[in-house]
Amino acid sequence: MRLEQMIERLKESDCRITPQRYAVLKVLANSSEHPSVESIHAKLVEHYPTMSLATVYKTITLLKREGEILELEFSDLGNRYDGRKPYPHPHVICTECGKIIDPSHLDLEEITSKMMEETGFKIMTHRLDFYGLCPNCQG
Amino acid sequence: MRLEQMIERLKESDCRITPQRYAVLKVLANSSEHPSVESIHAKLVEHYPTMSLATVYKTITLLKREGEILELEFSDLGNRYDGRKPYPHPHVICTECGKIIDPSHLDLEEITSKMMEETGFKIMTHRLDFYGLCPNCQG
DNA sequence: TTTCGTGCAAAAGCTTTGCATTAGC
DNA sequence: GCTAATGCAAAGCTTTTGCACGAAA
Repeated sequence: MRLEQMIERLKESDCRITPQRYAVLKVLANSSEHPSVESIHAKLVEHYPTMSLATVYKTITLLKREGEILELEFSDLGNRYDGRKPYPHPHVICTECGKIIDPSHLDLEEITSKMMEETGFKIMTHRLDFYGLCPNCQG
Repeated sequence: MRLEQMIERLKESDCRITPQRYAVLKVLANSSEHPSVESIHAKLVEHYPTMSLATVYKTITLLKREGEILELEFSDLGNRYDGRKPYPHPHVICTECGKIIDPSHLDLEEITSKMMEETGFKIMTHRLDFYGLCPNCQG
C-alpha cells in the first residue's frame, strides 16, 4: 500500500519516521483530491496542534527528492500534490472550483518518442492537464 | 502579423496604446524563447530607463484577459509567456538550462473528446509539456 | 550521545495593489 | 479635459531558511 511504500523509501534513505512525517505521509497516501500544503497542514493541526507549515513543506521537499510524490504547479490554485500516483499521468481540472481528477491512463509513449526524434531532447517526463468545467460547475 | 493583431485587440477593448505597452507587445510578438516578466523588463529598461516591472505585469495581465498570450506556469523557472501562439500547444522544456521550444503541432482533439466523455467535464483548453535534456545539456 | 527533525520567526521571491503624477485620446 | 496608464513603494502570498530546542536511534 502507498503509505508503507513511502515509509520504506524514506527508511532506505536514512530518514527518520517521526510522528509528524508519518502524519503527512498518511494524508498524502490517502488523499485522492490532490491537496495543497495548506490543506494538509489544516487537516493535521486538529490532531497535532504544534504541527508547523515548515514541517509540511520540508516533508514534501523530501518526498519530491525521493520521487514519491507528484507536484502539480498552478499559479492560481497554488501547488497541489499527488502522493498516490507519483508518476506522470493526465489531470482534468475545473477552472471554477479547483477540483482535480485523474481520468483513466493515456499512453503517451508513442507521442513522446516522436517528440524526442523531432527535437533531439532526451525526454524524461511530461505533464498533461485538461482545463474546463466539472459537471457541478456547468450550471 | 502578431504585433498588429495584439494592438487591434487592445484597441477594440478601449485600451490605450502607450509607448510602454507597445514596447512590451513588440517583445512578446517577436520572441520565440518564451520570455519571463523579468527578462522582458530587462530588455526594455535599456531603451526605456523608467519602464517599471509593474507596467510589464499589468500589460501581461491585460493580454491574458484578452486571450492574446499564453501563460506557462513553472514554480522553478517562474512563469513564462508565449505571445506568438496564444492557443494551447505542446512545449518541450530542458530541465537543465530552462530552454523551451515548440515542437510541431500535435492534435489532441480526439483525446480531449474522450476525456470529456469519461469525466463529464466541459473541457476548454489543455496543457502538454515534455521535460528532459536538450541536445546541449546531454553531455 | 550524537545526529537529525521540529517549529518558530525572519527572509526571500514573485506578483499585486494603492496612489499621486503623467499622458493618451 | 477627462480618464486611463505609469511608476514608485508598500503589501501580500507562498515557499525557504536559520537556528535553538527537542527527540530518534
